Amino acid sequence: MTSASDLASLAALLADETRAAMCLALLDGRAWTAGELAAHTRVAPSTATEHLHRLIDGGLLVERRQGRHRYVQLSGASVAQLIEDLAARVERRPTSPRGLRAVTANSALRRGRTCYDHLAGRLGVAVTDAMTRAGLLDQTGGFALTTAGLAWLTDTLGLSPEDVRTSKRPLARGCLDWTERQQHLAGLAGAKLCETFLGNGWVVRIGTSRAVKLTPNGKAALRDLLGLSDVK
Amino acid sequence: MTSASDLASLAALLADETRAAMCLALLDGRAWTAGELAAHTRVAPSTATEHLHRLIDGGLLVERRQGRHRYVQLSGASVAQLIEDLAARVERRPTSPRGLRAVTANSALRRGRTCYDHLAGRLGVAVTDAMTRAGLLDQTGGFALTTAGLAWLTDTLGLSPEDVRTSKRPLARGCLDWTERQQHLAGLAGAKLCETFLGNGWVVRIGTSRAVKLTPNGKAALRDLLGLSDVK
DNA sequence: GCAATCGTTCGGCAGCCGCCGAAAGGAAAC
DNA sequence: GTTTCCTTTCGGCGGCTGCCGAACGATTGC
Repeated sequence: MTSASDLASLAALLADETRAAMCLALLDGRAWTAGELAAHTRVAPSTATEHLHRLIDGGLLVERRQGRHRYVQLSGASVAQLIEDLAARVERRPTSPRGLRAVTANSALRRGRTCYDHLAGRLGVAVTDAMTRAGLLDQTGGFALTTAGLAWLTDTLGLSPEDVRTSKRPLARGCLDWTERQQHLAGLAGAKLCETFLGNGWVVRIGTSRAVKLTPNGKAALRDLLGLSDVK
Repeated sequence: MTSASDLASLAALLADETRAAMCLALLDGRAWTAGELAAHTRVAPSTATEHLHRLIDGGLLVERRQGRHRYVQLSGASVAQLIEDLAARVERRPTSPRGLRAVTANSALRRGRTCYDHLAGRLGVAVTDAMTRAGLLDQTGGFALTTAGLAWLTDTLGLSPEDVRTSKRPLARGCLDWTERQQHLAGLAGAKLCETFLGNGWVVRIGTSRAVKLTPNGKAALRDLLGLSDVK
C-alpha cells in the first residue's frame, strides 16, 4: 500500500507555519530569494535555510543559484494546485470568524489575484463565468474549452496555435477559488490568458504581492471581448 | 491573506504516520471502529483515541456513536480527494525504489480497488478508457460525460435519472490514479458506476480491504457493455 | 585586497507531540 | 447484579523539531 510514512512526510512539509507561509507566498508563481522569504516569514536567515532545504528535498520547490542569491520557486503547477486545494479546504470551513482588520486586509486579494499562473479571486471567477455564458467554456459536469472557446483564444485574443496545443498539462481545468467558492479557469488556457492580460496591461500587480488590479484598459477589453461591464 | 497557521494545522493532521495510515485505511469510504483503527495502525487504543479526536476536530472525519462502539469515517468526498491528491503526488515521485516484497503486496491494489466511492487502479482506468473510446466520456481538455454517456448510464446500466442528476457534486471528474498515473472516472457518475458494479456482483471486495476483484460475470458485462475483453 | 552582503553550518535550547500503561467510564452480554 | 468488552482520561517519558546567534564561506563591489 502507499506507505503512510510517505504521505506523512509530504504533509509534514506543510505542517509548519513558517513553511506554509513560504509556500503561500510562492503561490504567485515567481521566484523569491532566501532572504526575501526569511524577512517575509520573520525568521532568522539560518532558519529559512533549513526550511528551504526541506521543501526542496521534498520536491515542492526548485532552486536556481545565481551569484550570491538563491532563488526558489514552486516546482510546478501541480504543487501550486495542491496548496490551493488545501487552502480552499481551510477557507471553506467557517471556523474562527476573522476580525474586521483581516477582512479589509484581504479585500485586494479577494478582488483579484494570481493563483500560481492564472487569474483568481472575483476577477478570475467573473472572467470564467463570462466565458461560460459566451459559450466558450463548458462547465456542465466537467470543465472543458469549447471549439468556439479555442477559436476565441487564437483569433480574438491573438494566441498562437502552439500556445494552446495541449501537452501533458490539461488545457482547461477548474480551480476552486477559496474566496469565491466557485471554479475559475486554470490549466494551460488559464495560464496563457493571465499572461495575455498582464502583457497587454489589462491587469497589473499591486506592489509585489499576488493581488492584481484591473486597469481602465482592461475594463474596456473585458467589456468588448466578453460583454463584462460591472467587474468589481 | 489565508492564514498560514490554518494551512499548517490542516497539514499537521496528516503529518503524522499513524494518522496518515488511518486516513488511508478510511479511503475505502466505510466506517471503522476506533479499535479496528488502533489494531490496524498498531498503536494502543488510548493513542488511537487522541488521533481520532484531532482528526474529527479538524473536520476530516465524522463519528457515529453506536452502543459501545465508535464508528468514524471520512467526512466527505472532498476529504477523500484531498488525500488521494496527496498520495498521488507521493507516488509520482520516483524516490526510493520499493523492494520486490512491497511491489507484490501492492499487486492486488494496483489491479483494482475502490477510491473512496469509485473504481480505481487498472480496472478503474480501463473502464474509463473504454468509456472514452466509446464516446461516452470526453477527456479532451477537461473531463465531461457526453450526452451519449448520460444515456448509457440510464438506459444501458439501468440508473434512474435522479441518480445522475447533478447536485453540488460534479457529475464527472477526473481522479488521478497514483498507481497508473492516469485519470479515472470520479464524481457522482463514478460513485454510481461503482455502486452498480458492486451491486450486480461484477466486482467483489477482497477480504475487508479496498482491493476489488473482477468476477466472471463482471468480465462478461464489461465485454458486452464496453467491448472490454482483456482486463487484467 | 578590503568591505559589505547574502547564504550556510553548527551548537544549544525550549516546546511540542506521539507514545504508552494504569485506571476509570459505559454499554452490552450473561 | 456481575462480568466483559470497548473506549476514554490522565500522567509521564522520550524524541523530534523549530528557533536563534555566532562563526564561517561565498560572491559582489570598491
